[in-house]
Amino acid sequence: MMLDREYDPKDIEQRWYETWLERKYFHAGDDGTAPGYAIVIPPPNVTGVLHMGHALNNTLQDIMIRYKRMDGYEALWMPGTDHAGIATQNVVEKYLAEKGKSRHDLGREAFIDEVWRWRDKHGGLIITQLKRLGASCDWDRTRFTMDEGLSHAVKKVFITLYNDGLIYRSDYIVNWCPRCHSALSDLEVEHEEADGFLWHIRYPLADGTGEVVVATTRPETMLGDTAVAVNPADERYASMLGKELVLPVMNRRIPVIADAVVDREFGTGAVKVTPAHDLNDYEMGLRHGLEVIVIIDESGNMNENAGPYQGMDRFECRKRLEEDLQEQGFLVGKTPYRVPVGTCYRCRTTIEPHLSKQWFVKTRPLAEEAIRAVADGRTRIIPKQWEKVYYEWMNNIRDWCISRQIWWGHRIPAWYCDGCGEVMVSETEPTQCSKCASADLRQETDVLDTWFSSGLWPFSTMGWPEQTPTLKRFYPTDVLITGFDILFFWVARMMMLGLKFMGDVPFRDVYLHALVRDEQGQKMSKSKGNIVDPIVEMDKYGADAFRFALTAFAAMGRDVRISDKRIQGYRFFINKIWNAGKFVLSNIEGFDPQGAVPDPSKLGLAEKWILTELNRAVAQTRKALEEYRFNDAADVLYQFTWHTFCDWYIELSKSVLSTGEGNQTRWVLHHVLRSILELMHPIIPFVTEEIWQRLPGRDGESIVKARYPSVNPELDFPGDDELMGYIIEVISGVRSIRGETGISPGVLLDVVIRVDDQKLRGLLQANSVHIRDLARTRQVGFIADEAERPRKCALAVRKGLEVYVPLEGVIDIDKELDRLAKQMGKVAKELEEKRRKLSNPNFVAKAKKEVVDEQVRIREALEFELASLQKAHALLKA
RNA sequence: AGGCACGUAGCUCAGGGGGAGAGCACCACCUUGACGCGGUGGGGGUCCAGGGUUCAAAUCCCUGCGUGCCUACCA
Repeated sequence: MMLDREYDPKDIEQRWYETWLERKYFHAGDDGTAPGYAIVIPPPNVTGVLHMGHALNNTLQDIMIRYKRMDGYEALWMPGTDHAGIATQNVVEKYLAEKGKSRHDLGREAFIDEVWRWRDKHGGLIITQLKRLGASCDWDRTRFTMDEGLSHAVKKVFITLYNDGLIYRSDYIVNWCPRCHSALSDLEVEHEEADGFLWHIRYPLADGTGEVVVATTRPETMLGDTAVAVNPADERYASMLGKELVLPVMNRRIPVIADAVVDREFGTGAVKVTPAHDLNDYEMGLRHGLEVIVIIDESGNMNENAGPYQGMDRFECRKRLEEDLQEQGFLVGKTPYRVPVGTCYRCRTTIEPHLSKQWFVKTRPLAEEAIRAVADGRTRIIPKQWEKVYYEWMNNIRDWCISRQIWWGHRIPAWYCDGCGEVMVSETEPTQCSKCASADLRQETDVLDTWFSSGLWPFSTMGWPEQTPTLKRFYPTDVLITGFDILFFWVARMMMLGLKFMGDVPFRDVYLHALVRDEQGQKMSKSKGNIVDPIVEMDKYGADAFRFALTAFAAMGRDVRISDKRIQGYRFFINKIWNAGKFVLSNIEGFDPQGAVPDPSKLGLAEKWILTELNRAVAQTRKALEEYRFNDAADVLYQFTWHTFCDWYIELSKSVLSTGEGNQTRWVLHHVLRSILELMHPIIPFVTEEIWQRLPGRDGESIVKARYPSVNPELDFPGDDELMGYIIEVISGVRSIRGETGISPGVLLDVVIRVDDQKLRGLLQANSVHIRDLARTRQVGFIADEAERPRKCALAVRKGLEVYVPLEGVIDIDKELDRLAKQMGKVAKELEEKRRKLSNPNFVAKAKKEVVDEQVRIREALEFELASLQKAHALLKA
């Protein structure tokens, strides 16, 4: 059957994906003898819409899974989505707001029902989009972090950690988002710098003997000040230590204290201390037994402790307070200042340090084991540079705040007794207090940080805490492929929890890929309007072109810059493959490759050459994939397919095919095409399947299940490979003359080649048909002697061969003389450099012998080339 | 403030101690029976700057400049 003129991805992609699903090719079984290979997907948010980061991430995973599946492994790609607490709650709240409702109108249970309804309706979008990309996940196993099974795992882990003393509840200054009304972990805060001011405020001494001027970026917090601190060694303030100041506006008395954390150089060297609204100040407060006065509530408004400012928004308060201070003469001045601000990574609201009771995981003991696991190589981090970052973070890890004051998520399985205050942690709801037997119990309203449940992903998705056959076969997983941006959020937590609960690392390798940026290297964002939408790209160019582009740009450890144009470029490549397929198929119609396996020793030169090149490409591709050098794999395949197979071998094959002979050529065309398709299938699954299905005599029902090509030593001919190199050089030499002298491709030329080596001459002569066809020549002559050198010729020197094209009457002699002169100049320059190097006695004495030999060889080649050009020049001039 | 990358052709980037590479763009030629989403040929670079190591540096080491990112409780 003939293929269409151009490759049209749309129908083909959909048709094959459905077929693959129907035939359950992506299913990985729990039993069997094949070795297991597993990857768990970084679960996208249920609210997610496929973006470039997902596309890159999942393309790379799919490449590894498809490669290993073809290479004889039982390959499991475990899919699923994340409930994404805050993000999802935000989305649903926004949706409710459109209907004029808030979550408080509904109440907790109804709201959660609403979220589930939302998920059931919209949560499948990202999965559909992953399928569009061609992801070969085992969809029957799809998990969700709020599934019953996973929720059970979460409870089990929480309770175990609690009982082991690794979870505790404590007062602490946490990062508080006044909009989300929830604590955030340190990682969920984004740090930025913003334009602000440094205010200088006068605090008079109570005894009227003087004053202290403090510097602050947040004047409104002074309402909660309970001390002013100075450095103990600061003699400027030595006499004031222990004295009391009068807090302006509030007229409270606060002490002057000494603490080593105060930097004498900054501001005035005196710091106002607000234990309730700053982490440093809180810790200082603990050291000095200071009172803690909360003045800002959970919504970011001033509370009853803020005196006249009660009820104001924190920023409004700042403004009013400044006016009051000014009026009352306490404001010394304000200067512009770059202030660090933390913002909520979900909603961009400015974070408010907030004192509250939260749940924490004691991370140090867990981190120690996680550090060891990387140090002793149980888990490899690739590229290696990230190991350092991992150690750095793990070594300085702080306790992990895991409670969130939102509704959507895993509710913390803790109950408080209203009778005696006892805290009970258990899997099921207790009926009475374990201490005082009171029945007045309240469940904790907080839910867990989303990353708590995703931290269990590698084993919770496989059925833990049950000892399932899936775990047995697939845990630890082989590689985790993810972006470096969630190294701490997710990878580090999986390491800690996997080691703790499975007793083994969650994955053998972690491959961290870069971020996808636009072509200027900027982060993609809606506000910049530089978003490249994967779905749009796939609609335009097809999933294969899109995937190949991502793969080709995924150089290790570097950002992936992508643009519409680059994807278009690879669409041309897909079309090239399509056309190569079309050519081969149309030439092997009715041909039975299995009945025509040729005797390797009887293969023609071009056949031996392309088979040898194929082996090289196979070896390089496999090696690149094993080492996660995806761009190298793409590059090798691109080069081999287009410039080796299409540009040379297919062209070479045409003359043989036209003679009506050529069954071995047909066999080789078929063999190489099939190998190319199979080699590339993991990267571009659709077009390869479509062509593969039309191959005659294929074994197997789908390329998905085909064997990944291996190097074939029986079809490897290194010597002939080299001979073909001469022929290629001669052909491109003739073409070069033709191009540069403006001889039309239609004009058939005569070519004379001077080869001194007799054996080589014989071999070239025997294969001169290739030169005739591809260089478009009438006659190919060979000479052995300098004396026979023809006159009035254009010359190209390649690989120690002189290639003459007689040109009398064909071209302009003067132009040719110029051309030769120009080349001589180039060669002479190179030669001079080479001679200088070789005349350096230190070089000859100290460099490795192979290097010197190589340089000598190059020098000789250059000398030969220069001499040839000079003589040709002289003869032409004569 | 510390850390990690990166500065190579007009653009986007590979490479990584011994003759400067790819894709795109550019120029010329080509209606060759797979493909003009094609073919052939060609032009184009003090490999950021300065110093060091070396027989030899785009490549390794320092310094500087520039860019990007990550981490951090300086009010």
